[in-house]
Amino acid sequence: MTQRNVAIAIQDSPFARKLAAFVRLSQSDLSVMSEIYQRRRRFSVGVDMIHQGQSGQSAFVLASGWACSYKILPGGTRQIVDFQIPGDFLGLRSVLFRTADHNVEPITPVQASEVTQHDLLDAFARTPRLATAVLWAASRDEAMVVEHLVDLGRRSAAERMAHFMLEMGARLRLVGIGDRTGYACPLSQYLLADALGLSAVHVNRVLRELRESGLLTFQKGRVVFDDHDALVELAGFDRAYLDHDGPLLI
Amino acid sequence: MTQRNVAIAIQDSPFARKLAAFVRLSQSDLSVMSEIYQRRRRFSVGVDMIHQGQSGQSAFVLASGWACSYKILPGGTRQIVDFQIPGDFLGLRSVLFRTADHNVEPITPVQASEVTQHDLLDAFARTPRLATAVLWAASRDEAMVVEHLVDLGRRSAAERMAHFMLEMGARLRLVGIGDRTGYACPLSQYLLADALGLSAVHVNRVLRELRESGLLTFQKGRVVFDDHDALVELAGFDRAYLDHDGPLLI
DNA sequence: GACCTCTGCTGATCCAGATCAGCCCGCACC
DNA sequence: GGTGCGGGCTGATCTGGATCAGCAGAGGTC
Repeated sequence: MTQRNVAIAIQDSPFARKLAAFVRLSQSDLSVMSEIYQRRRRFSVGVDMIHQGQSGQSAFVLASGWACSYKILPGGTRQIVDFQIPGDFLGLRSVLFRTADHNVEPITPVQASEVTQHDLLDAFARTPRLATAVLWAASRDEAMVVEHLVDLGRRSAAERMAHFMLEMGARLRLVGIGDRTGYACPLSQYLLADALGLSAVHVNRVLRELRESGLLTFQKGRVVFDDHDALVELAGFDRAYLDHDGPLLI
Repeated sequence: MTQRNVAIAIQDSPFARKLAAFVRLSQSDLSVMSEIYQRRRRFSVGVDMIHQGQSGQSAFVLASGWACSYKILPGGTRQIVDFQIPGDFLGLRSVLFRTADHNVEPITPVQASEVTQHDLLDAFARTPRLATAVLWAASRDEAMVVEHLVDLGRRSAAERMAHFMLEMGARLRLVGIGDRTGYACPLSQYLLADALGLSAVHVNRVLRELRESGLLTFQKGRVVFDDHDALVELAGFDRAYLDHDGPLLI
C-alpha cells in the first residue's frame, strides 16, 4: 500500500473525520494516525479494556462496537460516565495520569486500535497539530460529561432520558450510523439506569411514559423518535456542544 | 526584568506549579507563559467572564479569587459545573469551540490573565510541550467533572457535601491555600446547592447534620474538618484523581 | 426437558430531598 | 432610622423516584 493510499484509507475512518472537523490534518498527521490505526484488537463483552486503579494502560480508538466508561463506588454501585461509539477516543486520562481513574468495558463485541503512552507522547512531539486535535476531541468529551452532569443535577428522569437519547442519536449520525428517525441501540435498561443515575425499575417506567405519550419508543434494540421536536423541547436539547462550524486550525 | 528573572517569577505562580507536576517546562515554555501571565485583568463579583452562547471569547488563568462555571437551563435553574481557584485555567472550551457552551462568573473579586484564541494556538505551535501540558490540565479538569457526575448520580446529599468539601480542600492545599484542618471558603449555601444539585434548604440541613455529628463545620466563611478520616470514609474520597506522581514528560 | 440467568415488566410501599412558608440577623443605602 | 435584601436557619408538607417483591419470556447449557 502506498503512502497515499494509506492516507486515503485513514481519512475515511470515523476518528479522522471527527478530528478533521477541527484541524486540517496534514499528510504527515494522517500517516502517523494510520500507523496506529492499523493495529486492531478485539474485545468481547464484559472484558475490561481499561481497569480503574491499574497503571501502564493504553488508550484506544474505537473502530466498531459500543463501550462504556464507568466508576465503581465503595458500596458496589456504579456510575456510567459515558458510552463510546465508533470514532471515539477512549482512555486518554488513563495514559496521561499513568494510572486509570475509571473502567472501560465493551457493551457489544469491539474492535479498537491500541494507542500506548509511547505512541501518544511520540505523536505529539512529532505532530503538534495532532496534539491540538486530540485536545479538541478531549474537550468535546468533557462538554458531553458536563451535559450529563446537568442531566443528573437539574433534569427530571423523563427529561434526562429524552436528552440522552437525543444526544446518542446526534452522535451516531455524525459518524454515519442511524438517521433522524432513530438508531439501533444495544443498551439494556440496566445500563441506562447506571448512566442516568436512576433505578432500572424507574427507567422502565419512564420509557413507558415516553412511549405512551408518543415521544419516543425504545424496544428490541431500536430507538425511534416518534416526535423529535417534542423531545427536543422536553429535554431542552441544544446540540451546539456536539458540532462546531468548520476547522479552527487551518 | 531579565529573561531569567521573568522565568523565576512565573515558575512560582500556581499555574506553572500545576503544569510542572506533569511536564518539565523548558525556559522557552516558561517565557511564553510569563508573557501571557503579565497581562492581568480584574473582574468584580457578578460580571460574567465568559458568557454562554457568545463567540470570540478568551480563556483565562486565574491569579487570585474564586470563580464558578455553570450552565443555565431553559426554566431558569442552573447547574454549577465547577469552581475555579487560583492557578486554574478556565474557558478552554470556549476558545476551542469558538462559541462558549457555559458561563463563568467571579464569586469573589478576581484577577486573571487573558489568553486569546490567537495566544493559545500560537503557543501550541511554538511550544508543543506546552500544548501537552494544557491537554493534561484539561484532563485533570475532566476528571473532576467526572467525580462530580458520580456525586450527583450515586452519592447521597451528605456524601456529596463531604466529597465536595474534601476535594476543594485538597485542591486548595495544592496551590498553597488552606491546610489539613480546613480553609477559607467564600461560597454561600445557594452556590453549594447549585453545585451539588440540591435545594438551598437541604444544603443547610446537611451542613447541620455534618456539624452535629462532629465531621465538618462550615460557618462564617470557613470550612473546618472536625474529623478528616471519618469524612474521607463517608464520602469514599480517593484523591488519586487530583495528584499524580511526578512529570510524565521529561 | 430441566434448569439458570438475563432482561423486561409491574404493583405496593417507603423515604430522601423538594417545595412552601416564614423568621432572624447584619449591612448597605437613602 | 426606616427599608430593602442577601444570607442563614427552621418547621410542615408533598412527591419523584428508590426499594422490595415477584412474574414472564428468551436464550444457553447440561
